[in-house]
Order: sequence, then structure tokens, then C-alpha cells
Amino acid sequence: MQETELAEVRRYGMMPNHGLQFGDMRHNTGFLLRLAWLQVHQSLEQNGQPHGLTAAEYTILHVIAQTPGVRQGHLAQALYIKPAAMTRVIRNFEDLELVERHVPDGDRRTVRLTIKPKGQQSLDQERAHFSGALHTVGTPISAEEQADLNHLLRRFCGLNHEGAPTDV
Amino acid sequence: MQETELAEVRRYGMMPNHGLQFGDMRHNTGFLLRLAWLQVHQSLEQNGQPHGLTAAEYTILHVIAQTPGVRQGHLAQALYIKPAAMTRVIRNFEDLELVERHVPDGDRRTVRLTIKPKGQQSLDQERAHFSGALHTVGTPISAEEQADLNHLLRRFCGLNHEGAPTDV
DNA sequence: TATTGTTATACTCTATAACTATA
DNA sequence: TATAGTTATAGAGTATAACAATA
Repeated sequence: MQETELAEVRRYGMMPNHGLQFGDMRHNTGFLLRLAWLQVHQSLEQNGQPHGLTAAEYTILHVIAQTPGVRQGHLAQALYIKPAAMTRVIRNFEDLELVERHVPDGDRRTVRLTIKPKGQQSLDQERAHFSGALHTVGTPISAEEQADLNHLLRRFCGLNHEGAPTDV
Repeated sequence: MQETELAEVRRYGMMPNHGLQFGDMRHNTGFLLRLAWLQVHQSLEQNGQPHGLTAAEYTILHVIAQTPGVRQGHLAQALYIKPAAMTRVIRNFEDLELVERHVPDGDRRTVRLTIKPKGQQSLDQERAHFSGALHTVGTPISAEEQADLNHLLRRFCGLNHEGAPTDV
């Protein structure tokens, strides 16, 4: 009789890989980024409330809160969300009274966004969920390694031109 | 008159961030992983052939090629794809004669997968696309930094128990 | 004529649960 | 009774192009 998946996890303390070979993909940054993100996504999914914000929604709402009056198009560009998709997210936020849309007189083609009290409340409620400790599948990485990882990811994403010079 | 997006990119040599503030998210590994992956995804999309393999499909096919006889379920588990979704991908591969499904006599509930000549051909055709140089949005990272990033991502994903001991 | 955002549409992906076959 | 994979279905997300309003 074969050993069950659960028994394997108990025995080896991690996900068994069943002899799978990744070959060159082990050195493919894009592949590793995708796999790591899917891992985080699955972890969030398992621990999340049924009808809370999605990861994309939380991020969008967070940046609006941090950048009052941000332009909708700039938000879409920075977060790699297509304008058409952003329109739906923002309209949904508006329906839920999480954000306010404002069309300025200076350029009436643009839309500027600000957070509303209910939006801030949603952020506060979901913060613990999205800031929670990360579950790594392999050996848990140390705080220093995670800081290194974050630093390299910020460089990769071009996010190192913001914040204090002492920023890790 | 406002400076165009393109002019800004030319002037500053990178994507303008329009004063967007990411705040705490700059230290949220999950957020950074998602953003970095979306960046790679967008880059692949812009350079890709209209009807080639998706990133997920390329990875699945690659691992099947590297691990002849791999079980369909193990593949799904390792790549964070739900069994129901994997069934459709594999059926599609079978229709295109890229892989062969084999139900072994030992356990007739399972499905074992091997690559076929057309599958190997597809991999060869797409290799350059998915292994291509990565476009970073910020300062391009050095080869050493990318190696560090890959190493940390492998640790994060629990992928460091495979391969040669001299593996970077 | 270019830009911003919206609409419409089709398509892909995803999640969930029920189901079949096998162990 | 448990497991592997399949099917069915609804929902979420994505890509594309056409469009209206504004600059």
C-alpha cells in the first residue's frame, strides 16, 4: 500500500516533490517568480475570508490611500492592470463607497481617486491577512534573507527610487 | 501642455511612477512577487507569438520532458495548478500530440505523462522566448544579483533540494 | 490629431463540487 | 473508505478593439 500524501508531509516536513525535475527552469527568474507568487496566492486563498478583497484589490486600495488624488491611469500602469480592467475595479469600489472618483477641471479626461472612510476601514480589516507571515514551502527563510529577497525584488521592479535612503 | 508618457520614458530612461506611494507594500514579499511576475508576464506578452504556448503550458511541458512518466497529479501539485485545470491542459496537449497519457497497470487510477516528438519540438521553438533576457523596469540588475535573486526564490519555493551541490 | 477613460466582447483562467473508476 | 482523475459550471480575471469626451 502506498504512503499517503499527508503521511509524506508529516515524515519529511515539507511538500514531497515526487522526483520532479525542473531542469533549466531552476535558473529562469520568470518561472521562479511565477511559482513563488502562486505559492503565496494559494496560501492567501486558504487563509482568507470568503468575500474579502482580492490581492489586486487590496493593493489598489492601499496605493490610493497612500497617494491621495492619484490618477486612475497611472495606478493601472504602475500595477500592471489594463485600463479596461481598472475601470471595473474602481467602479466596484465606488459602488461600495470605498473610494471617490473626481474629474478635475484642469483636465476633464482624467479621473483622480481618493480613499473614503469605508475604504480605509476595509484596508484596516484586511491588513493582517495580507501582511501575515509568509509560508515558505522549503526551509523557512530567515528575516535577513527575506529582506535581501525584498530588496532584489524592488530593484527588479524599479521600486528603489522611493522612500528613505536608509531603506533596506 | 503636458509631457507625453513616451517623452517621460525617453527623458528618465524608465517608467515614470507619477509620485505613487507604495508605503508598507514595499516590504511585503507577496506584493513584490506578484508585481515582479506581472512585469515578466507583460514582457512575455509583448514579445510573444500570437498562438504559442502560455507560460504555464511551457512550464508543464518542460517538466514532463525532464521527468518522463511523471504523474499528472504530482505535476499539478508542484506547479500550483488545480487537478481540474490540469486535466484540460493535458487533454489539449494530447489532442495536439505533444504528450502521451499512460494509465499503468500498477495503479489504474493514475495517469503518467511522457513527451512526444511534437512536444519536444514545441519546447525547442519556444525556448528562446521563455529563456530570453529579462527586462527589468528599474536599474537593470547584474548577473550576480539575478543569481542571488534566483537562489532566494528557489529557497522560498523549496526548490533547493534538487540538482548538483555546486548549484548556485 | 493624441490622450483618457469607458464600453463591449470574447476568451482564458480559476474555484468548487459532484461524479467515476480504482485501490 | 480513501484516492486519482474527470466533468460540469459558475465566476473572476484578461485581452482586444471600438468608442466618447476632452485636450
